[in-house]
Amino acid sequence: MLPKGPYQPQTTEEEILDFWLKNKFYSPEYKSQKELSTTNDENRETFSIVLPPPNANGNLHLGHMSGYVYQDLMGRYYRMKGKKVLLLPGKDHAGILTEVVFEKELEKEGLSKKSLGREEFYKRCYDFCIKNSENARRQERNIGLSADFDRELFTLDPKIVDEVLKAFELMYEDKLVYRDKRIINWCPRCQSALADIDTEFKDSVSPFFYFKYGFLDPEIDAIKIKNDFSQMDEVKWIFERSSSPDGKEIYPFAVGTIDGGYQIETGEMIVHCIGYDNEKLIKGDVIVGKPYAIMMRLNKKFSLILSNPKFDGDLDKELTKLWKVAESKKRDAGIHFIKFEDFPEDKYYTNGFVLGTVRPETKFGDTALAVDPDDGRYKDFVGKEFEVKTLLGTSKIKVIADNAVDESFGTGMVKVTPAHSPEDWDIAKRHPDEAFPEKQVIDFNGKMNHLAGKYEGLSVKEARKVMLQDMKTNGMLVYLDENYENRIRICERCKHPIEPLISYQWFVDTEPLKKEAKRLVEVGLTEIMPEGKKKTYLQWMESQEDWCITRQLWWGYRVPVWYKGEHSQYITETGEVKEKIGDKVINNPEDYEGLIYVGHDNPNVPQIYLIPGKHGYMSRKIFPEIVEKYPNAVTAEIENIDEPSQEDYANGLKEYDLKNSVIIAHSMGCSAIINYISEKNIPIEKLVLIAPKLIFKEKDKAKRYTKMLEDLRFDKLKTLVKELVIIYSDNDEHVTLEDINESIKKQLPYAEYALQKDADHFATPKLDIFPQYLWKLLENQNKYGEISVLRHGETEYNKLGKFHGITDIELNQIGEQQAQNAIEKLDSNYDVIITSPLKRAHQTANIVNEKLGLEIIENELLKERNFGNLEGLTWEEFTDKHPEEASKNNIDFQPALEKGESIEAVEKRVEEFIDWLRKSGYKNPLIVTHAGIIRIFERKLNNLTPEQSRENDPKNLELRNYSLNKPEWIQDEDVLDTWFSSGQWPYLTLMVKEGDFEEFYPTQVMETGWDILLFWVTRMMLLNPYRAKKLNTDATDEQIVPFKDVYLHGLVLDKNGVKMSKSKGNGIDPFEMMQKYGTDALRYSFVKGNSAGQNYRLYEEKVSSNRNFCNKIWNASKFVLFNIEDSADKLINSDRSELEFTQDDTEMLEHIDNLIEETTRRLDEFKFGIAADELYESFWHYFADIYLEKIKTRLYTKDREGNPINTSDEEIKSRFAAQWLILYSLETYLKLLHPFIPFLTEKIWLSLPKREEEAETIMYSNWPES
RNA sequence: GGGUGGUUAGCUCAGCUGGUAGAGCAUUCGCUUGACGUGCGAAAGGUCACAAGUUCGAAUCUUGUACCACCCACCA
Repeated sequence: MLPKGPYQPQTTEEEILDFWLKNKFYSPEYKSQKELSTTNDENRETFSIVLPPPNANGNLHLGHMSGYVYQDLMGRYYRMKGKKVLLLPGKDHAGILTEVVFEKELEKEGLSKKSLGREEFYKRCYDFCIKNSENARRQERNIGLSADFDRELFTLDPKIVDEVLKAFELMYEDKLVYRDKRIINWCPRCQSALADIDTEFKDSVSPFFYFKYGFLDPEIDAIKIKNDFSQMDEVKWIFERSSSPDGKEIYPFAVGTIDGGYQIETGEMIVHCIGYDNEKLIKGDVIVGKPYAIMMRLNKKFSLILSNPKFDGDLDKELTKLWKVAESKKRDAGIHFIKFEDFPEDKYYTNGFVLGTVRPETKFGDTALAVDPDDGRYKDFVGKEFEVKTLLGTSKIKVIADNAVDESFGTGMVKVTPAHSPEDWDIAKRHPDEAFPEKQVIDFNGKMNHLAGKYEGLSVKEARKVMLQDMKTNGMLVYLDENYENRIRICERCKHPIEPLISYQWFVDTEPLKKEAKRLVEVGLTEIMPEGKKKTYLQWMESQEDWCITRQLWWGYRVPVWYKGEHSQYITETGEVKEKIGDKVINNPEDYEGLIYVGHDNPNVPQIYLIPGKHGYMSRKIFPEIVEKYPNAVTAEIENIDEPSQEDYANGLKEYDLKNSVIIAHSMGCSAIINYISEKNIPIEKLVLIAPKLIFKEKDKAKRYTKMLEDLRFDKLKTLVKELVIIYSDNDEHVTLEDINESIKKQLPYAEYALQKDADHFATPKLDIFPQYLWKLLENQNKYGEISVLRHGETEYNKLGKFHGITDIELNQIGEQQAQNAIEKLDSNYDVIITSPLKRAHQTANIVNEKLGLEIIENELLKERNFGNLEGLTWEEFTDKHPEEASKNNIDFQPALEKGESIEAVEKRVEEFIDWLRKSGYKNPLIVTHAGIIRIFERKLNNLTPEQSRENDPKNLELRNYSLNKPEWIQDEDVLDTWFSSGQWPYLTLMVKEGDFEEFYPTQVMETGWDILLFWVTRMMLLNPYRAKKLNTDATDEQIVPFKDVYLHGLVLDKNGVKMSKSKGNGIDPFEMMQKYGTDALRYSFVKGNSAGQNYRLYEEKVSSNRNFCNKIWNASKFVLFNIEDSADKLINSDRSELEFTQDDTEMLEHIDNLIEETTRRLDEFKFGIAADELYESFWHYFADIYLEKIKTRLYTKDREGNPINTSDEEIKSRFAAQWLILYSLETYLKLLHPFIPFLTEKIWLSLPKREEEAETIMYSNWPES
């Protein structure tokens, strides 16, 4: 029975949600009692939707929710239809967005990205996302999304990361991913390349420069006009037209011809008038006025501005008005006004190419001038080279013709700056014959570089200002239009203006992928709804250029690319952007050969395989230790390891790709691996054989061993194994050490081997004998060895807490004692002592050397930092003088020094020292120096951040060790574009759980907002088919598409049709609506009456009316339940055919049949809005309002007075039929409504008398059939 | 410049395999006892933007026009 009173969504939803979650109904693997009792369902058809992952760092908004509602509604529908349904949820790391948000978060704590260091930043950002996504996850559950949350994935889950990087590797192999330089959007603040979609536009008013660059002067006519008119007080002119060209508006000025027909070469002279009354102009008249200014368009159109002598208003104001009208008619930025009084023609109008630009600072990067090929003005110049005057002297520049240039805009002549304008880059590409060298004049920080001459070092903005002055003084400036309106591309996240720059990046060659993606949609394997969006999709596939997939961020997938040596991009003397790897400059793609390694395993640590011996002795003891230290080490799994045969080994090893790996084998594993690699010809980087003889205990076997050493295909091994290491113990009484030595030396002159004299047991040699040796063996780079760094002992200044950098003070007694004590701690295997020349260090060196007896070398580079004016100050004095610096405790980086040495200089000095040391040949020097220098060692050789190195200050005589080795391969710092991973989302998510891909790919539907069709859906269509095909080259087209249907829902707008957004404050909080009206009501509001691709407005009244509908269902259900209560059991066991129905009943039955058919059809064809409408109408206005009202009297058993009624046989039968029918109808309605109104329908369903064949939840009930 | 969608009751929107216009909200009038006032019964309100065409018949199909959104590209 249902409780009395109106429907209370909150309590019901909580209860039902708990019921669903507890029983794991959302899992596709869930089997209802109904299913368990019937036949097996192994062949159930699947229905899967991969849910678009919201950003992991934020809350859900209405947009997410409306998507979930549609996805869930489909999921619930097909689940009831008996399909195995998977709704797969996820969260997206949302690269740059999250990075910027999290950086702001850090700022609040007074931290920065750089101070944390990459690893720590990533870790914290990860935690930040995980924490933030909890909220979203809870919200997803609360709205009743029946997704399998146990499968939920984050784009940075390790398994996903693996797969994403694998995609990069595969595409690199297939040459679909390549490295190249290209003009890209660069955000100088984010220090990252950005895709067009990561940028937006901002309207701006920027000064538009007309400046002269050589010869031609189209303004000569303007001068003529001025000369003709400026001296005249009055001119007469005949008015010709009184309305605007479109015949509508009357302007406060008119257009006409000069009395007498003033002609310039191209035709009639246009005149604008100000200060005349319209009436007069409309009728047409002869007007007398004073020439006042010229409106000049640089494509040789000039208008004379004529003012009414009697006009006493503000002429300049009228002029501005005039300009606005002129401009609104046609965006024609070539227009400007020049008042006669401001017309100093003698100064500006001489020979020259006049160019218009808002970005004069890029002119240093000009490589040509381009004109419209149809532009008669410049015809004679095309193809010729000119020497022109510039701000930095003169330069040669060629004129070319290109269709991108619009003759009517500006001066019809464009400077071509390939390095700083995408359009110009295209022009340059179209004219390969002119061989444009790109000239980059702005660096990656947005500052002018060496090519900008005296402007070097200025920011773009500053440079523009200075150039304006310079152009003015040297007469280059023709005109400055201060009111020019343009749009500036800015960074979507940080709003900083974008600088188009040339840069080396990784790109996806989209051409072949696009072709495929286009075809799959064209042949209809993936359908897009609404139909109209298909065209948008296909057009994108035709127009999109190659896709830059690298971003210079830390948050995301670090590119699985390694360079052989340091790599950097730089700008050459001539302004060309070049890339350098190690010492090699890349001039063409072939130069990358051998310098790039693509793969997400660290190439500096080769793959290590561990081959256990019989009984797995080593694999239980030492192998785990190796694995802990080298996580990429893999222990080979061998069957029957207690009694393995060579076949067992061969079978086990088959699983692994041993090529070029490091192999450590023990005992019987040794012979097995030798046999295996010799047979298969597998090249091996390093082979370590541990105790190879130990399997031969007895004498005859030992003899066989020596024999075997000879038989072990040594000659073959030599060709396969680069480095062979043998470790064995020697206390086998049957074989002498010399025998073995001799044997090895004879056979394997290239092998390195270790002898262990004290191994106490054959089969398990003392376990601690190996590791130290082993680690050394495994270090790939051991070229430079280790250094040990010692801080000097205490001085009086130390004791007093005074700054002393270069102040040369001797050790005090404590200091000397400290040095004495330290002697004990020092190893004896140093080869030299290198010390700072300052006394405290050298003294320390002398003391410790009493025992070591080594050569001591002084090196100036090791001196402590010069603290300048701080030298000798105590900390207290320093605090008084520089309270702010002191409170930050950051004297290391921003000292309040007036003199002294900057921290950068110290860093440079230490780097120089490290370099010197590497070249010196010393393998294990002891270095005595100062705390400030040791901090730099920590940063340079231990990768600590400045903050960390300060917290980690060394004490007197503290010894620290560092490795001087540089890794040979250095990983690319960049991360991949977020869309590169989300573009593979269906594939990735289904690859994580074994079997999912086979079962659920392709998914049925991709449901998302139409606004991200071009961002996301297109990219999924590019990447998923590719990967699916890679997985199975025999896959058919049907099997490679990521989804069969794309359903694009509309965007949610507010009541006034404005897109909801936080900044506008017009957003409705979905969770507030849910609280107030119930989740079901809100869900229904997203669907009812809406259609695909159409934006829809959501407002409270809609939700409240749907709440009313829910309440109606609730009340009608109460009525039904109350009236069937007495015969519930009988009803569910009755056969419909035995009942006697009235006319009303038959109509109701027909109605229901129709409704079932209609609803099913509508859902099948994705017309959810219509289905919801019809259900609403039918339930409320037919079932409740008409049918229930009609049969009420048949159901009552008592009249108003309480006397029994409906007692005759016939009446009882009729009542029973009615009871049966209202129960049947209600059941049917609940099922049909369940996908739309999940909570309420479940609540009522659970209260209904349960039929045998039905499931324990409406979620798995049978979809009604008519 | 290229493209897409929209124009239907006061408001927000459905309806478009062609057959005398629909819903919610708002408005007006009337309803107090048996599921429900978050309700019930009724009413009023539209030459379905405009024009032409196809058709026995057009909101629905075709063409064109206007206006309003939006998307893509470009803006030297």
